Amino acid sequence: MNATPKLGKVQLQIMQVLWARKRATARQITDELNRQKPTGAPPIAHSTVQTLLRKLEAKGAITHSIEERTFVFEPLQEKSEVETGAVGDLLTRLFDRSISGLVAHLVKHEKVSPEELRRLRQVVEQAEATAQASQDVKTSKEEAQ
Amino acid sequence: MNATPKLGKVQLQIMQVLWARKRATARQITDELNRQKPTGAPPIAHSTVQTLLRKLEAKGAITHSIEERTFVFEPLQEKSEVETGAVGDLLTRLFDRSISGLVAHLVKHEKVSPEELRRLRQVVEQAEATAQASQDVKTSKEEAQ
DNA sequence: CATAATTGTTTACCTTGGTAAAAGATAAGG
DNA sequence: CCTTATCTTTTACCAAGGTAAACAATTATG
Repeated sequence: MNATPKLGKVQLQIMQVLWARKRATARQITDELNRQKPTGAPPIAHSTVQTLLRKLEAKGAITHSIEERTFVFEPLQEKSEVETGAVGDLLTRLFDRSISGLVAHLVKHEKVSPEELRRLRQVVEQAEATAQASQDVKTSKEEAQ
Repeated sequence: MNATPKLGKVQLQIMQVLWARKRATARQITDELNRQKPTGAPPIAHSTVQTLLRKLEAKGAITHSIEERTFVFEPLQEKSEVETGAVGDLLTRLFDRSISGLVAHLVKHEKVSPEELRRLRQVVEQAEATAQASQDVKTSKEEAQ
């Protein structure tokens, strides 16, 4: 029942605040979210944030302790976990689990600047080099036997 | 009101069938979805599929015509559009709009085989070369003036 | 022709996310 | 002490996705 229970849009925004600050009160989160909102946009109500915090806690994404009679929330799930869940979902739903299919879409349909492309290539090259290195280790271990 | 209205999980499965077959009746879609389901999983009811087809049409994702007194559905939105919407959503919600951030997550946390990594690098290199080429064209045009 | 099968329509229910006011509890200020 | 401010809890709605039975219309079929 506990494999990254899928968070909504605002729930994720709350998690972002918690990931950034490690711990925060409901009030701090409300203020932060409203600070982020573009001017003119209707602010989120404090009670809304509290309701969502409850729901997040109910599904095990966060926890709280009490300090000076006030709830202090902390994330339980880490960002990379949630990312993996969301990315996995996207891969399954639209890209037939093909990672290169997803990246192909990215470079084809999202506008990627040349610098971003360069960064992208470096990320992939780095990963390839790392994979090669650990393969080498494995091979030399096998040879040593 | 019409910027890729976000489709649910089953709605996407229906769209996949339509994208693959170009056109299909509700019955064909139901059968296909149930064929795809792992054995033992409860089959989806035909009326469920029909309800979802209605909702999809209501939001402009598909349309239908009548042939031999039976509805034949066709996709209106194309796959790449929907992909762009879903990917954009993911980028906004979790990766601060950073494409290389997303790809970094992919190669770090999803298990990517060496072959897939190679394919990945080729995809990126290809895109880089293409970008370079169009940049060259633009440059030579400017020089020609 | 009567009945069974198919197709589309209507209606209903459940869940989750989001929104927020209202109510309750308690500490702080005047 | 009474009021105000600040929390938390309770309660209520709405929308969307998903699920599917029940109903109506129409076509096949024995």
